[in-house]
Amino acid sequence: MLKYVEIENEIRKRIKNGYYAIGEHLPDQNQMAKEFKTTRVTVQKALKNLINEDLIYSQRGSGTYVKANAKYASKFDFGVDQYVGTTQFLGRNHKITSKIIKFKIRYPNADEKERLNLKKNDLVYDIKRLRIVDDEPYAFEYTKMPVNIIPGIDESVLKKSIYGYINQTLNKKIGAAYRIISANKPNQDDQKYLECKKDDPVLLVNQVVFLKDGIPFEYSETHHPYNKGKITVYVSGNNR
Amino acid sequence: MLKYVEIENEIRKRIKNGYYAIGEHLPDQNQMAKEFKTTRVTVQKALKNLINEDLIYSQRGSGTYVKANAKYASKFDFGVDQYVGTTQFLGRNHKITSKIIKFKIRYPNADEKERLNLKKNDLVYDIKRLRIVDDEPYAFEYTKMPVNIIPGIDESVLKKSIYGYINQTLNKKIGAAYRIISANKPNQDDQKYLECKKDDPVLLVNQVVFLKDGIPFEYSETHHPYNKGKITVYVSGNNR
DNA sequence: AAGTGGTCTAGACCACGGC
DNA sequence: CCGTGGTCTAGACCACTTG
Repeated sequence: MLKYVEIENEIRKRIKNGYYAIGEHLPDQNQMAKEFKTTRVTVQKALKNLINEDLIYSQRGSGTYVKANAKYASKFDFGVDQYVGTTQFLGRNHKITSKIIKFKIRYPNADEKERLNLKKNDLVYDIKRLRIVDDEPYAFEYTKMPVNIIPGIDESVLKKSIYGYINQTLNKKIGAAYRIISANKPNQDDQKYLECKKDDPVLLVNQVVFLKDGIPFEYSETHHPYNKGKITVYVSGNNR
Repeated sequence: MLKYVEIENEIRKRIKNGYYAIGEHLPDQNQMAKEFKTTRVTVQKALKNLINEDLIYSQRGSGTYVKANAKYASKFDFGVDQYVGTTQFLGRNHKITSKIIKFKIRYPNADEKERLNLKKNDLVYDIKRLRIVDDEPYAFEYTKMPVNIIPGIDESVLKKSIYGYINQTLNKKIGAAYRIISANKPNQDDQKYLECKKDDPVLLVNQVVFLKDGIPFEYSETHHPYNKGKITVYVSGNNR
């Protein structure tokens, strides 16, 4: 086990069980280095990670303190910013299925070319899926993906999870996502498949998703009925 | 100037002007240490920061590479996740004013007590504001703040920017925010002040905002007309 | 002035990827 | 196997906060 991870875990434990109380400062870095039989640099590495997790914060000249919302933040360690794929988002206590409304391979339009950074003659999948959770319509997805980046998608993949296929079968790692969230009136598909009435609002998530190396592989728009989809975002204040 | 910041800036520059091409690997850490007349640890610190910025990524045994979406990501350095306060969000090219609809000090209800972590006898501001941008209604805000954390709010503050007051006058630093985004039908206030029709959707942002030390200081709900408010989120894929 | 965190050095060994 | 990034040490000096 890595030393700085051990230190992280120990400090996390002490915060959770109240040994380091909220608002109180932790022992200073020299003391910690002694306790864990290591050097200050290693202690600092552990602390840096905990700062990024929003559990603690440091003030030069003063000390390192437990944040008042430490427990609040840790509650959302999982479950926030986890919009990546419906399947992962909802977890395993739900029955998730898909109805494929459209599945084609074609040339991209100008917008898709731009967003997915495609060259001439590159093809895209053009997918429309209704996502069904516990036998109720949950979301309607318009998805475009480059065929050369994500090869081999077929109906059996679409019925399960595209993200599972990318991770496990293609062994590619998913990276950042850029999203635009908005509200809108329901379109024809929403009314037909999501069973929206004409005055039922729809929550829209427009997103470009990238692989670890920064190559965009998904450009999609997801529609949620207004009473079903909510999006949670936790923005850490550590962005300098 | 700090050495690792110098290195960061230099690498950032080289990525931007194409000296380090997308997908290519950077010189290895030993070479960089030599070039910048420093040690590997310092080079690593600079690289770590650039990784957090989503400009590059490292692979043990292989090298450090420029991400394909490096420019994409850097485009959103500012402007994304910057929802913190309408004033900051929109920048200076707009005329922003407020109409105060309600301003009271009262005891909190159970929900507010919970979210703002209040004790008995703690008071809250209860604020309703219409935010107006370039002479058009832009958002309707329901805001609750603890009086003891943010003392001294009055109408003159409300007409400008609460966040400006907290930063500059109270000299407190704003930290993380937890948000829930959803869509809904317009309520009475939306129809009256935002000029929504009965079938115009509304975009809702429910948020708790914390100070740097983790103390919650704002619990609010903001309503945007569906054709005005859009929320952008950039989720970095570096969360281990 | 004393104590804190932030930066930096000059080494060392290890883990992993690709040839 | 070699070259890469990841971790770690034992020091040092500096910047800042607080009494």
